[in-house]
Amino acid sequence: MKNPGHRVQATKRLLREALTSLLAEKPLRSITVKELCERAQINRGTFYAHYADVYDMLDQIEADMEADFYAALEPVLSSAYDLTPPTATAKVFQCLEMNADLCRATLGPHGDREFATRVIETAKKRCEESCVRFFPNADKLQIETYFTFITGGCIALMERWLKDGMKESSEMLAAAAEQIMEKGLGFLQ
Amino acid sequence: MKNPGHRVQATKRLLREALTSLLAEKPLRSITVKELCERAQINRGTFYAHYADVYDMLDQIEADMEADFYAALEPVLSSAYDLTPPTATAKVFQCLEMNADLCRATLGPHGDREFATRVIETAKKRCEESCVRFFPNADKLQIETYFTFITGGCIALMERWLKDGMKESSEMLAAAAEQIMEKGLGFLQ
DNA sequence: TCAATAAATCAACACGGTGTTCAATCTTTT
DNA sequence: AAAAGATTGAACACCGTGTTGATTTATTGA
Repeated sequence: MKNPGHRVQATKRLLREALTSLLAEKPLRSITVKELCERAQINRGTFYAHYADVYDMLDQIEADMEADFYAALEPVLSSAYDLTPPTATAKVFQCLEMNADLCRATLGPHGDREFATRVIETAKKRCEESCVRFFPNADKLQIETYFTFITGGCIALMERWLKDGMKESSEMLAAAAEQIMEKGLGFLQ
Repeated sequence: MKNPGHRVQATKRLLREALTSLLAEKPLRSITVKELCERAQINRGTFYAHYADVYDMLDQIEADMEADFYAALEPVLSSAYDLTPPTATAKVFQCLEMNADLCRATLGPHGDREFATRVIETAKKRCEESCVRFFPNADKLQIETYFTFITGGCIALMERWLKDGMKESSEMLAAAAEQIMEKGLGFLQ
Protein backbone atom coordinates (compact mmCIF):
# COMPACT_ATOMS: atom_id res chain seq x y z
CA MET A 1 0.00 0.00 0.00
CA LYS A 2 1.92 2.95 -1.29
CA ASN A 3 0.85 6.53 -1.39
CA PRO A 4 -1.88 7.39 -3.82
CA GLY A 5 -0.47 9.24 -6.75
CA HIS A 6 2.90 7.65 -6.10
CA ARG A 7 3.08 6.87 -9.76
CA VAL A 8 2.32 10.34 -11.04
CA GLN A 9 4.88 11.70 -8.65
CA ALA A 10 7.51 9.56 -10.31
CA THR A 11 6.68 10.72 -13.83
CA LYS A 12 6.57 14.31 -12.66
CA ARG A 13 10.03 13.85 -11.22
CA LEU A 14 11.28 12.52 -14.54
CA LEU A 15 9.77 15.45 -16.37
CA ARG A 16 11.25 17.88 -13.92
CA GLU A 17 14.71 16.40 -14.28
CA ALA A 18 14.39 16.60 -18.04
CA LEU A 19 13.28 20.20 -17.85
CA THR A 20 16.07 21.40 -15.59
CA SER A 21 18.59 19.57 -17.72
CA LEU A 22 17.23 21.21 -20.86
CA LEU A 23 17.13 24.57 -19.09
CA ALA A 24 20.86 24.30 -18.60
CA GLU A 25 21.30 24.07 -22.35
CA LYS A 26 18.89 26.61 -23.76
CA PRO A 27 16.20 29.14 -22.88
CA LEU A 28 12.73 28.03 -21.97
CA ARG A 29 11.25 29.49 -25.13
CA SER A 30 12.98 26.96 -27.35
CA ILE A 31 12.12 23.94 -25.26
CA THR A 32 9.29 21.98 -26.82
CA VAL A 33 6.93 19.54 -25.18
CA LYS A 34 8.05 16.94 -27.66
CA GLU A 35 11.75 17.00 -26.84
CA LEU A 36 11.00 17.36 -23.15
CA CYS A 37 9.02 14.12 -23.21
CA GLU A 38 11.60 12.36 -25.32
CA ARG A 39 14.32 13.19 -22.83
CA ALA A 40 12.12 12.19 -19.92
CA GLN A 41 11.11 8.97 -21.66
CA ILE A 42 7.50 9.94 -21.07
CA ASN A 43 4.62 9.78 -23.46
CA ARG A 44 3.57 13.14 -24.73
CA GLY A 45 -0.03 12.43 -23.88
CA THR A 46 0.99 11.87 -20.26
CA PHE A 47 2.52 15.33 -20.15
CA TYR A 48 -0.73 16.91 -21.20
CA ALA A 49 -2.50 14.91 -18.52
CA HIS A 50 -0.56 16.94 -15.95
CA TYR A 51 0.39 20.25 -17.51
CA ALA A 52 -1.08 22.64 -20.05
CA ASP A 53 2.28 23.52 -21.57
CA VAL A 54 5.94 23.96 -20.66
CA TYR A 55 5.32 27.32 -18.99
CA ASP A 56 2.54 25.90 -16.87
CA MET A 57 4.86 23.10 -15.85
CA LEU A 58 7.58 25.50 -14.76
CA ASP A 59 5.00 27.50 -12.83
CA GLN A 60 3.99 24.42 -10.88
CA ILE A 61 7.56 23.38 -10.25
CA GLU A 62 8.41 26.87 -9.04
CA ALA A 63 5.44 26.79 -6.71
CA ASP A 64 6.87 23.59 -5.22
CA MET A 65 10.32 25.12 -4.87
CA GLU A 66 8.78 28.17 -3.25
CA ALA A 67 7.04 26.02 -0.68
CA ASP A 68 10.24 24.09 0.03
CA PHE A 69 12.15 27.31 0.38
CA TYR A 70 9.66 28.81 2.80
CA ALA A 71 9.58 25.63 4.82
CA ALA A 72 13.35 25.79 5.16
CA LEU A 73 13.40 29.51 5.87
CA GLU A 74 10.42 29.82 8.19
CA PRO A 75 12.03 28.41 11.34
CA VAL A 76 15.06 30.70 11.11
CA LEU A 77 12.92 33.71 10.33
CA SER A 78 10.48 33.20 13.15
CA SER A 79 13.12 32.25 15.71
CA ALA A 80 14.51 35.75 15.94
CA TYR A 81 12.07 38.33 17.13
CA ASP A 82 14.28 41.27 16.37
CA LEU A 83 14.98 40.29 12.81
CA THR A 84 17.34 42.79 11.25
CA PRO A 85 18.17 42.77 7.56
CA PRO A 86 21.67 41.42 8.17
CA THR A 87 20.48 38.45 10.22
CA ALA A 88 17.93 37.46 7.64
CA THR A 89 20.34 37.92 4.78
CA ALA A 90 22.83 35.47 6.20
CA LYS A 91 20.10 32.87 6.56
CA VAL A 92 18.69 33.44 3.11
CA PHE A 93 22.08 33.14 1.48
CA GLN A 94 22.67 29.97 3.43
CA CYS A 95 19.42 28.54 2.15
CA LEU A 96 20.39 29.35 -1.39
CA GLU A 97 23.74 27.68 -0.99
CA MET A 98 22.04 24.50 0.15
CA ASN A 99 19.75 24.49 -2.88
CA ALA A 100 22.34 25.54 -5.39
CA ASP A 101 21.06 23.26 -8.15
CA LEU A 102 17.56 24.65 -7.91
CA CYS A 103 18.88 28.19 -7.89
CA ARG A 104 20.91 27.63 -11.00
CA ALA A 105 17.77 26.79 -12.94
CA THR A 106 15.87 29.85 -11.74
CA LEU A 107 18.57 32.47 -11.35
CA GLY A 108 20.70 31.28 -14.24
CA PRO A 109 20.87 32.95 -17.65
CA HIS A 110 17.78 31.12 -18.86
CA GLY A 111 15.98 31.40 -15.55
CA ASP A 112 12.97 33.29 -14.32
CA ARG A 113 13.88 36.40 -12.35
CA GLU A 114 10.31 37.00 -11.26
CA PHE A 115 10.49 33.81 -9.28
CA ALA A 116 13.54 34.94 -7.34
CA THR A 117 11.91 38.26 -6.62
CA ARG A 118 8.75 36.56 -5.40
CA VAL A 119 10.67 34.26 -3.08
CA ILE A 120 12.82 36.95 -1.58
CA GLU A 121 9.76 39.13 -1.09
CA THR A 122 8.90 37.06 1.96
CA ALA A 123 12.10 37.82 3.78
CA LYS A 124 11.74 41.42 2.68
CA LYS A 125 8.30 41.79 4.27
CA ARG A 126 9.43 40.22 7.51
CA CYS A 127 12.36 42.58 7.77
CA GLU A 128 10.22 45.56 6.96
CA GLU A 129 7.96 44.73 9.86
CA SER A 130 10.70 44.62 12.45
CA CYS A 131 12.34 47.58 10.81
CA VAL A 132 9.28 49.64 11.65
CA ARG A 133 9.97 48.89 15.31
CA PHE A 134 13.60 49.95 15.06
CA PHE A 135 12.92 53.19 13.24
CA PRO A 136 9.55 54.33 14.53
CA ASN A 137 10.04 57.86 13.28
CA ALA A 138 11.01 56.83 9.75
CA ASP A 139 8.51 57.32 6.96
CA LYS A 140 6.78 54.14 5.81
CA LEU A 141 7.39 54.99 2.19
CA GLN A 142 11.04 55.53 2.98
CA ILE A 143 11.27 52.10 4.54
CA GLU A 144 9.63 50.55 1.51
CA THR A 145 12.03 52.38 -0.76
CA TYR A 146 14.99 51.24 1.26
CA PHE A 147 13.89 47.61 1.13
CA THR A 148 13.11 47.70 -2.54
CA PHE A 149 16.64 48.88 -3.10
CA ILE A 150 18.44 46.40 -0.91
CA THR A 151 16.31 43.49 -2.13
CA GLY A 152 17.33 44.27 -5.69
CA GLY A 153 20.91 44.63 -4.55
CA CYS A 154 20.92 41.27 -2.83
CA ILE A 155 19.45 39.51 -5.86
CA ALA A 156 22.13 41.08 -8.02
CA LEU A 157 24.80 39.79 -5.64
CA MET A 158 23.31 36.31 -5.74
CA GLU A 159 23.21 36.29 -9.50
CA ARG A 160 26.84 37.25 -9.71
CA TRP A 161 27.66 34.69 -7.04
CA LEU A 162 25.97 31.90 -9.00
CA LYS A 163 27.47 33.11 -12.24
CA ASP A 164 30.97 32.99 -10.82
CA GLY A 165 30.48 29.46 -9.56
CA MET A 166 29.71 30.17 -5.89
CA LYS A 167 33.36 30.33 -4.98
CA GLU A 168 32.91 32.56 -1.94
CA SER A 169 31.09 31.18 1.06
CA SER A 170 27.57 32.31 1.77
CA GLU A 171 28.89 33.90 4.96
CA MET A 172 31.34 36.07 3.05
CA LEU A 173 28.63 37.19 0.67
CA ALA A 174 26.17 37.88 3.45
CA ALA A 175 28.79 39.86 5.34
CA ALA A 176 29.45 42.08 2.34
CA ALA A 177 25.73 42.57 1.75
CA GLU A 178 25.23 43.42 5.41
CA GLN A 179 27.89 46.09 5.36
CA ILE A 180 26.63 47.74 2.21
CA MET A 181 23.09 47.75 3.55
CA GLU A 182 24.25 49.27 6.79
CA LYS A 183 26.96 51.65 5.80
CA GLY A 184 26.46 52.28 2.10
CA LEU A 185 29.54 53.85 0.56
CA GLY A 186 31.27 53.45 3.92
CA PHE A 187 31.63 49.81 2.90
CA LEU A 188 34.63 50.80 0.83
CA GLN A 189 36.56 52.56 3.57
CA MET B 1 15.64 62.32 -53.22
CA LYS B 2 14.93 60.76 -49.89
CA ASN B 3 17.27 58.71 -47.80
CA PRO B 4 18.07 55.26 -49.04
CA GLY B 5 16.22 52.66 -47.07
CA HIS B 6 13.63 55.22 -46.20
CA ARG B 7 10.95 52.69 -47.02
CA VAL B 8 12.30 49.84 -44.93
CA GLN B 9 12.69 52.24 -42.06
CA ALA B 10 8.98 52.98 -42.24
CA THR B 11 7.95 49.34 -42.17
CA LYS B 12 10.35 48.67 -39.34
CA ARG B 13 8.74 51.48 -37.41
CA LEU B 14 5.30 49.96 -37.98
CA LEU B 15 6.53 46.58 -36.81
CA ARG B 16 8.15 48.11 -33.77
CA GLU B 17 4.97 49.95 -32.80
CA ALA B 18 3.00 46.75 -33.19
CA LEU B 19 5.48 44.85 -31.04
CA THR B 20 5.55 47.33 -28.18
CA SER B 21 1.78 47.52 -28.23
CA LEU B 22 1.53 43.72 -28.09
CA LEU B 23 4.20 43.64 -25.39
CA ALA B 24 1.92 45.75 -23.22
CA GLU B 25 -0.74 43.05 -23.47
CA LYS B 26 1.15 39.80 -23.12
CA PRO B 27 4.58 38.26 -22.75
CA LEU B 28 6.92 37.96 -25.67
CA ARG B 29 6.62 34.20 -25.74
CA SER B 30 3.00 34.28 -26.84
CA ILE B 31 3.48 36.88 -29.55
CA THR B 32 3.52 35.28 -32.97
CA VAL B 33 4.96 36.63 -36.19
CA LYS B 34 1.54 36.27 -37.72
CA GLU B 35 -0.37 38.48 -35.32
CA LEU B 36 2.51 40.94 -35.17
CA CYS B 37 2.30 41.44 -38.93
CA GLU B 38 -1.47 41.62 -38.87
CA ARG B 39 -1.38 44.41 -36.30
CA ALA B 40 1.37 46.21 -38.18
CA GLN B 41 -0.49 45.80 -41.49
CA ILE B 42 2.66 44.32 -42.91
CA ASN B 43 3.06 41.25 -45.05
CA ARG B 44 4.52 38.32 -43.19
CA GLY B 45 7.06 37.76 -45.91
CA THR B 46 8.32 41.30 -45.39
CA PHE B 47 8.94 40.54 -41.76
CA TYR B 48 11.17 37.62 -42.63
CA ALA B 49 13.05 39.85 -45.04
CA HIS B 50 14.23 41.86 -42.02
CA TYR B 51 14.17 39.59 -38.99
CA ALA B 52 14.68 35.90 -38.28
CA ASP B 53 11.97 35.76 -35.65
CA VAL B 54 10.32 37.85 -32.94
CA TYR B 55 13.24 37.44 -30.58
CA ASP B 56 15.70 38.55 -33.20
CA MET B 57 13.51 41.57 -33.86
CA LEU B 58 13.48 42.55 -30.20
CA ASP B 59 17.25 42.12 -30.06
CA GLN B 60 17.71 44.55 -32.91
CA ILE B 61 15.25 47.04 -31.45
CA GLU B 62 16.99 46.87 -28.12
CA ALA B 63 20.31 47.48 -29.79
CA ASP B 64 18.84 50.64 -31.29
CA MET B 65 17.43 51.75 -27.95
CA GLU B 66 20.78 51.08 -26.35
CA ALA B 67 22.51 53.28 -28.87
CA ASP B 68 19.96 56.06 -28.37
CA PHE B 69 20.35 55.80 -24.65
CA TYR B 70 24.10 55.98 -24.76
CA ALA B 71 23.96 58.92 -27.12
CA ALA B 72 21.76 60.75 -24.66
CA LEU B 73 23.80 59.75 -21.66
CA GLU B 74 27.29 60.15 -23.03
CA PRO B 75 27.52 63.95 -22.85
CA VAL B 76 26.39 64.10 -19.23
CA LEU B 77 28.66 61.25 -18.25
CA SER B 78 31.75 62.65 -19.89
CA SER B 79 31.15 66.21 -18.79
CA ALA B 80 31.94 65.49 -15.17
CA TYR B 81 35.42 64.24 -14.58
CA ASP B 82 34.85 63.31 -10.98
CA LEU B 83 31.78 61.22 -11.61
CA THR B 84 30.37 59.96 -8.33
CA PRO B 85 27.54 57.42 -8.20
CA PRO B 86 25.03 60.05 -7.04
CA THR B 87 25.73 62.40 -9.92
CA ALA B 88 25.39 59.69 -12.51
CA THR B 89 22.27 58.30 -10.92
CA ALA B 90 20.42 61.57 -11.20
CA LYS B 91 21.28 61.77 -14.87
CA VAL B 92 20.37 58.19 -15.60
CA PHE B 93 17.01 58.52 -13.90
CA GLN B 94 16.40 61.69 -15.85
CA CYS B 95 17.13 59.88 -19.08
CA LEU B 96 14.72 57.14 -18.18
CA GLU B 97 12.01 59.66 -17.40
CA MET B 98 12.40 61.17 -20.84
CA ASN B 99 12.09 57.77 -22.51
CA ALA B 100 9.32 56.45 -20.33
CA ASP B 101 7.51 54.68 -23.16
CA LEU B 102 10.58 52.73 -24.17
CA CYS B 103 11.29 51.83 -20.58
CA ARG B 104 7.81 50.50 -20.04
CA ALA B 105 8.34 47.92 -22.76
CA THR B 106 11.69 46.73 -21.45
CA LEU B 107 11.32 47.10 -17.69
CA GLY B 108 7.62 46.22 -17.59
CA PRO B 109 6.24 42.87 -16.43
CA HIS B 110 6.74 41.32 -19.87
CA GLY B 111 10.01 43.08 -20.47
CA ASP B 112 13.58 41.95 -20.72
CA ARG B 113 15.54 42.57 -17.57
CA GLU B 114 18.80 41.62 -19.15
CA PHE B 115 18.49 44.62 -21.40
CA ALA B 116 18.13 47.02 -18.49
CA THR B 117 21.11 45.45 -16.80
CA ARG B 118 23.18 45.76 -19.94
CA VAL B 119 22.32 49.40 -20.40
CA ILE B 120 22.98 50.40 -16.85
CA GLU B 121 26.27 48.51 -16.96
CA THR B 122 27.77 51.44 -18.83
CA ALA B 123 27.10 53.94 -16.10
CA LYS B 124 28.28 51.35 -13.62
CA LYS B 125 31.64 50.94 -15.28
CA ARG B 126 32.17 54.67 -15.53
CA CYS B 127 31.43 55.11 -11.86
CA GLU B 128 33.68 52.25 -10.91
CA GLU B 129 36.56 53.90 -12.68
CA SER B 130 36.28 57.18 -10.84
CA CYS B 131 35.53 55.30 -7.66
CA VAL B 132 38.96 53.74 -7.83
CA ARG B 133 40.40 57.24 -7.66
CA PHE B 134 38.33 58.17 -4.63
CA PHE B 135 39.10 55.03 -2.68
CA PRO B 136 42.60 54.04 -3.73
CA ASN B 137 43.06 51.73 -0.78
CA ALA B 138 39.82 49.83 -1.31
CA ASP B 139 39.97 46.34 -2.74
CA LYS B 140 39.01 46.05 -6.42
CA LEU B 141 36.76 43.11 -5.72
CA GLN B 142 35.08 45.09 -2.98
CA ILE B 143 34.38 47.91 -5.38
CA GLU B 144 32.93 45.48 -7.89
CA THR B 145 30.74 43.97 -5.19
CA TYR B 146 29.52 47.35 -4.09
CA PHE B 147 28.57 48.35 -7.62
CA THR B 148 26.89 45.09 -8.37
CA PHE B 149 24.75 45.68 -5.34
CA ILE B 150 23.81 49.27 -5.99
CA THR B 151 23.19 48.62 -9.67
CA GLY B 152 20.68 45.94 -8.75
CA GLY B 153 19.18 48.27 -6.18
CA CYS B 154 18.76 51.09 -8.66
CA ILE B 155 17.10 48.82 -11.22
CA ALA B 156 14.70 47.61 -8.54
CA LEU B 157 13.82 51.22 -7.71
CA MET B 158 13.22 51.98 -11.37
CA GLU B 159 10.98 48.98 -11.77
CA ARG B 160 8.87 50.02 -8.83
CA TRP B 161 8.83 53.57 -10.08
CA LEU B 162 7.54 52.50 -13.49
CA LYS B 163 5.10 50.08 -11.92
CA ASP B 164 3.62 52.80 -9.74
CA GLY B 165 3.15 55.11 -12.69
CA MET B 166 6.19 57.35 -12.26
CA LYS B 167 4.41 59.62 -9.82
CA GLU B 168 7.54 60.83 -8.07
CA SER B 169 9.98 62.99 -9.96
CA SER B 170 13.22 61.52 -11.18
CA GLU B 171 15.00 63.91 -8.82
CA MET B 172 13.18 62.54 -5.80
CA LEU B 173 14.01 59.00 -6.79
CA ALA B 174 17.62 59.80 -7.51
CA ALA B 175 17.95 61.59 -4.18
CA ALA B 176 16.65 58.53 -2.33
CA ALA B 177 18.96 56.24 -4.26
CA GLU B 178 21.89 58.52 -3.56
CA GLN B 179 21.29 58.49 0.16
CA ILE B 180 20.92 54.74 0.37
CA MET B 181 24.07 54.25 -1.66
CA GLU B 182 25.96 56.63 0.53
CA LYS B 183 24.62 55.99 3.98
CA GLY B 184 22.94 52.61 3.83
CA LEU B 185 20.69 52.06 6.80
CA GLY B 186 21.40 55.62 7.85
CA PHE B 187 18.99 56.58 5.13
CA LEU B 188 16.16 55.85 7.53
CA GLN B 189 17.35 58.09 10.36
C1' DT C 1 10.04 61.72 -67.56
C1' DC C 2 11.53 57.16 -67.95
C1' DA C 3 14.15 53.20 -67.07
C1' DA C 4 16.50 50.72 -63.35
C1' DT C 5 16.58 49.35 -58.93
C1' DA C 6 14.80 48.33 -54.45
C1' DA C 7 11.10 46.93 -51.51
C1' DA C 8 6.64 45.11 -50.32
C1' DT C 9 2.90 41.91 -51.66
C1' DC C 10 0.54 37.65 -52.65
C1' DA C 11 -0.22 32.82 -53.00
C1' DA C 12 1.40 28.46 -52.32
C1' DC C 13 4.18 25.03 -50.23
C1' DA C 14 6.20 21.42 -47.01
C1' DC C 15 7.27 20.98 -42.30
C1' DG C 16 6.82 20.37 -37.50
C1' DG C 17 4.92 21.06 -32.99
C1' DT C 18 0.31 21.34 -30.72
C1' DG C 19 -3.43 19.69 -28.20
C1' DT C 20 -7.04 16.26 -28.19
C1' DT C 21 -9.19 11.75 -28.61
C1' DC C 22 -9.84 6.79 -27.75
C1' DA C 23 -8.81 2.17 -27.25
C1' DA C 24 -5.33 -0.73 -25.27
C1' DT C 25 -2.05 -1.81 -21.74
C1' DC C 26 0.09 -1.70 -17.40
C1' DT C 27 -0.03 -0.67 -12.22
C1' DT C 28 -1.75 -0.04 -7.86
C1' DT C 29 -5.40 -0.66 -4.59
C1' DT C 30 -8.96 -3.09 -2.08
C1' DA D 1 -9.28 -11.31 -8.92
C1' DA D 2 -11.84 -7.22 -9.90
C1' DA D 3 -11.94 -2.14 -9.93
C1' DA D 4 -9.92 2.09 -10.26
C1' DG D 5 -5.96 4.82 -11.66
C1' DA D 6 -2.19 6.01 -14.72
C1' DT D 7 0.60 5.45 -18.94
C1' DT D 8 0.98 4.23 -23.69
C1' DG D 9 0.45 4.47 -28.70
C1' DA D 10 -1.57 5.95 -32.73
C1' DA D 11 -4.19 8.94 -35.23
C1' DC D 12 -6.25 13.33 -36.06
C1' DA D 13 -7.10 18.28 -37.45
C1' DC D 14 -5.08 22.60 -36.59
C1' DC D 15 -1.98 26.40 -36.87
C1' DG D 16 2.21 28.96 -37.07
C1' DT D 17 6.71 28.63 -39.44
C1' DG D 18 9.98 29.74 -42.79
C1' DT D 19 10.84 29.68 -47.67
C1' DT D 20 10.04 30.36 -52.64
C1' DG D 21 8.98 32.71 -57.00
C1' DA D 22 6.24 35.66 -59.57
C1' DT D 23 3.95 40.22 -59.37
C1' DT D 24 3.05 44.85 -58.11
C1' DT D 25 4.36 49.16 -56.09
C1' DA D 26 7.55 52.77 -54.73
C1' DT D 27 12.08 55.18 -55.01
C1' DT D 28 16.15 56.65 -57.28
C1' DG D 29 19.19 58.78 -60.61
C1' DA D 30 20.21 60.06 -65.25
